Amino acid sequence: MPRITEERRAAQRARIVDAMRDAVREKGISSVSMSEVIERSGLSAGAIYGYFPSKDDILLAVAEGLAADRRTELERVIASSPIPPPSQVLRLLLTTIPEFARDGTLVLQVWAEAARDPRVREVFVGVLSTLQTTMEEYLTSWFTQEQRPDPTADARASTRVMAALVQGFLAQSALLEQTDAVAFSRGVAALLGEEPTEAD
Amino acid sequence: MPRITEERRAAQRARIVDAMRDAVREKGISSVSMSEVIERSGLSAGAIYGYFPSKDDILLAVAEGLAADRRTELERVIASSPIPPPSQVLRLLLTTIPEFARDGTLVLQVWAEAARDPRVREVFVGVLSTLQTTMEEYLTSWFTQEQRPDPTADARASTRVMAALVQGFLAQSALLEQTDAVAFSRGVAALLGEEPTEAD
Amino acid sequence: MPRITEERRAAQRARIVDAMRDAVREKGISSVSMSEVIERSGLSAGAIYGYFPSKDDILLAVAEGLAADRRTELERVIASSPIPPPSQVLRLLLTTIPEFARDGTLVLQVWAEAARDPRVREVFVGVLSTLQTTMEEYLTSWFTQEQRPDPTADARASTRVMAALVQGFLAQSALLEQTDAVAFSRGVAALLGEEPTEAD
Amino acid sequence: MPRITEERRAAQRARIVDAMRDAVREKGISSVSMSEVIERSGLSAGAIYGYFPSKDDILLAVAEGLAADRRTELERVIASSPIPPPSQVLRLLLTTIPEFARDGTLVLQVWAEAARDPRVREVFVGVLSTLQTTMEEYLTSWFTQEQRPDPTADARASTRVMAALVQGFLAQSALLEQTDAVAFSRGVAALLGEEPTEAD
DNA sequence: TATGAATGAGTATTCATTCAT
DNA sequence: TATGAATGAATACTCATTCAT
Repeated sequence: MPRITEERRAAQRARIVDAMRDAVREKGISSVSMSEVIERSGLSAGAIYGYFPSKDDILLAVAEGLAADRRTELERVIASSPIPPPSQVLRLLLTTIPEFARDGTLVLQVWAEAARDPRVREVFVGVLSTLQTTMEEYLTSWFTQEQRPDPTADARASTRVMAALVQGFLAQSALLEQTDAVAFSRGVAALLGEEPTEAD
Repeated sequence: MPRITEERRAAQRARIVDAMRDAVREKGISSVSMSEVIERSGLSAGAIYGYFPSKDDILLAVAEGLAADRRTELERVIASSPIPPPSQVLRLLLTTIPEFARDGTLVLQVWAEAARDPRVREVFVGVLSTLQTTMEEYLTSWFTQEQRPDPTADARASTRVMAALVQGFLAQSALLEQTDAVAFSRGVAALLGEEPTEAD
Repeated sequence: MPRITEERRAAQRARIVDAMRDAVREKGISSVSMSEVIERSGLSAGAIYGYFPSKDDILLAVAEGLAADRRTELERVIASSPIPPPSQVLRLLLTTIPEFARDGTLVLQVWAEAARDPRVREVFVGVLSTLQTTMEEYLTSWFTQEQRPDPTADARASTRVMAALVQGFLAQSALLEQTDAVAFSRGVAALLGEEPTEAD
Repeated sequence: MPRITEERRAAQRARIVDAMRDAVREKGISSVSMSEVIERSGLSAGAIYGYFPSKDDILLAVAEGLAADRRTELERVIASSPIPPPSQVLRLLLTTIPEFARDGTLVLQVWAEAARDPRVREVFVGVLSTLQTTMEEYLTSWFTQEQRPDPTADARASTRVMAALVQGFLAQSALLEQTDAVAFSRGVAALLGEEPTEAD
């Protein structure tokens, strides 16, 4: 018999997580104190600790928010015909990253946190595993369509390369402020020697 | 008229930087306190501050150690004939990363620090810029050899993709413990549809 | 919407200021550490910093407590008839100094602090200026009553001498433990060749 | 059989004491560190500790330098005929204070130190006692010349007032930057109702 | 004697967390 | 539930002093 509605509880949690996320994005994890979160969220220290048992748990929630599942987007791609080339898939993935997650700075911060907090790490391992599984399905279809001799083997080998491209893009956008996902996917097309498509 | 030799001075600095590097690798930047560094280095607090003006400066030195210039390796590749394909170049780059720097965990930590300390950021921007410049030269040669219609344009577009592959590999090895550089470059070859070479 | 009353807040501040004052009196400013204040006040470090932003601000509050305005006493003297002689005025000033401020040791400490912290200095300059202004009014009245040829000029010249007598008395009571204000004012009377009054 | 001449030893000590004195004058006792003294004196830490056993001992030497005996000046005054009035004596005392000691800031700092270090205190008690003894002799002569009914009693009572005027002047010159000794002694003359002398 | 690198206890201040209201 | 005052261990850094050279 909760004293407040589940809905309100979720809203309050969201306020806290948003406050932490914004603070981390602006100042870096190590510079964000609870008083920062208290101020930004508009809640009191006591109230916050009513929703999260510790600062690390708020960070965990931020990580979970970042690591949203991208399976749906990928699966839609696989179903289409003809199968689009890798550069198109990357473009889709990168351009549909939610606004707040595309900020490479934030992503870098949370990746670093994963080194410290195994629970955060698990979140990322989970989402990356999922991404790779679906990616492998896509690549198998693609290489099949491309009439590679051994599409399964090629897909298995190059799956993690696709994932690395996503991660590399994010790191790059944080460190070099090169944030243009479309230009990036065009670069992938160039590297792969893909035929230009109308979309570009 | 220094009472200790320049050599000893460098050795002491190295002890401090090594202590910080190991501590960061094991616990993450935000959990490393000066007392950790004091203990690991075997020097006293006062002695450490005789070599570095602040904790941040030690971190900067760690970053500088990580961001060693890779130009030489790349230039040797460009000079060779025939020009090796991108997967070979990546393989070379990744396998010649110095032991301590290949630790993705450490790299992620320092990337995150770059978000906080502009001096650290500058170190990485510097090394990445250099990498990309030389990479573009390589790609131009490669695409020329491949008889692409517009090798210069293709090189310009795909340079940052090659850099992203390096960064993505590092991030991945930290988060997923997939640290096999050779397997990764084989994946790149598969994705690019390169003809297998004898070396693999 | 403060959770503690303004009253309690003032009381807590007073505890801190009193602790600092006692510590400074006993050990000298330069030997007083925050841990001393923490111990004496019975508050925790964190609590103290909730009331004062820094150690210097506590010292400033101590100085402000010392530098209470003495104008009222002096103005009452000026209004009386006949105007009492300088020795009586000094006696009044010195004997009505609040108990804690008469401690010359403390005063010396805070004077020294004034050399370091401009805000502390300002506090003393302020109170001394006020003292001198009112003192000049008194001296003008006194010299007029004494039928000096140029009471205004004499008052202007000797105002700072009266202030110096107050300051000198305080310094002396700190360094020589000669703290008898009445004996001091009798000495002033002797020096000035005043007729003895009944009060002495 | 000293390894260095007594002369050189004294010169080195003087360099150290001067360095400390200048540093204290500029920054206040509590802000002066040994490294400040090391730098200003041009000697090394080790060398300094060869001449003084501790930082406090250097401060003590500074205090001793400040508290130079003023008896000679006063005794010359007493011997003169007619005996000059108090304002003239003060003027003499204040204007013959050595340059470095007239800086009220420095004096305040050392007075405060006297509260902490009994040895420093003793230095000041000593010099003030001497000053007062000689001052009492002067005042007895002066009051006798003035044909006071009880010159001895008046002298005994007002001796400390004369000392307080010296101390008050110094405190005032530190806190209010009113450093004109001649103006001050003129003010004393005005307060005492002395006949103006030619010198003024 | 002189050097200055090294020591390590000590400094002011912060901050995640608690708990009486 | 919500508040925010209070806690106190932990933080980065300083500095008087020592001692091998």
